[in-house]
Amino acid sequence: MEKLLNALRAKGYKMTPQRRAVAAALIKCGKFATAQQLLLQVKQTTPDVSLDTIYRNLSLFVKLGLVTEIHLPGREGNIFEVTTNQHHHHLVCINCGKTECLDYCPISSHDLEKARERDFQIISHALEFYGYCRTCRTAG
Amino acid sequence: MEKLLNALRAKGYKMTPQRRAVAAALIKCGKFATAQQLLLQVKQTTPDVSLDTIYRNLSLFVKLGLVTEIHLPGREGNIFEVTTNQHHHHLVCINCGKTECLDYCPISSHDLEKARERDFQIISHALEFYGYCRTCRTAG
DNA sequence: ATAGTAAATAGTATTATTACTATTTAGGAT
DNA sequence: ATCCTAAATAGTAATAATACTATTTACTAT
Repeated sequence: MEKLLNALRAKGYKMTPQRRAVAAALIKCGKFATAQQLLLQVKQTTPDVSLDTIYRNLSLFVKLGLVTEIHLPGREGNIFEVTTNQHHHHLVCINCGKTECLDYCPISSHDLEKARERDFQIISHALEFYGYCRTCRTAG
Repeated sequence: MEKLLNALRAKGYKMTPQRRAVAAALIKCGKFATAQQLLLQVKQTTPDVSLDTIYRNLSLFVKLGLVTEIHLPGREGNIFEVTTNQHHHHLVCINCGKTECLDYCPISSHDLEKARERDFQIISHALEFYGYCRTCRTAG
């Protein structure tokens, strides 16, 4: 968590109790927390926090590459994960929402270079593989 | 459009006027249509269509690989694009939402194989590069 | 052509996500 | 310690996306 907060300080962002609480909640909730789960966790220590603050800080973290947002189909909304040293992506079941990490990233520096040639300053990328997990495949 | 409708028939899905209208709207709106834009277009020919139907059919098309959904940050919501013969991905400006096609896909069959080894039946994948377009970069 | 059946729809409700505004606060300078 | 200013927040509002139920409709077999 300190790593996350230090990165924010280094970029000149203010350190508020709410921001600290969101960071702490991300660590506490572990992988794949939804905004609602984070809100519940944050309220334990900071009761008067608003959902807006959760999303605002999550967006900031994502923009800075500190957190990864995973696009999930279905009703539970997207999930968030603290970016680890091992940059990676995810498998998502389009039936039950089960999510698993894929332990590597198939995007090469050459790919990023091709994107940059298009006059885009690339900050991050999102990659999700959608399909059916074993359970949903056999049940289907 | 016929290609799209034929693919649906081949899979045994029913052909309703609403479904036809959504398909037609996707063609008419061209690249990067939002659900709202599609609803407006569909209402021109089928006034009593519900937003639910738009989303339901879009989800179906996406699931069948006929349409690609692009995850956009910000207020306008996601955008949809008819899948072309040339499978490709997108660059998205996280400031203004401007979206451009990248004319290829960096995901190899080896990557898909690695995903399948995890007991997932992979149906599709989403890849977006996020950053700042030339305009937002210089304005920023 | 008619009837049966499962899929699709309309209309509404619920939840997720983003935006807006007035107010508060963190961090820097004094 | 106090003041200043821009950033951050709470609370609310607005929009996007999904879900639910009763009803309708496309397709199949007759």
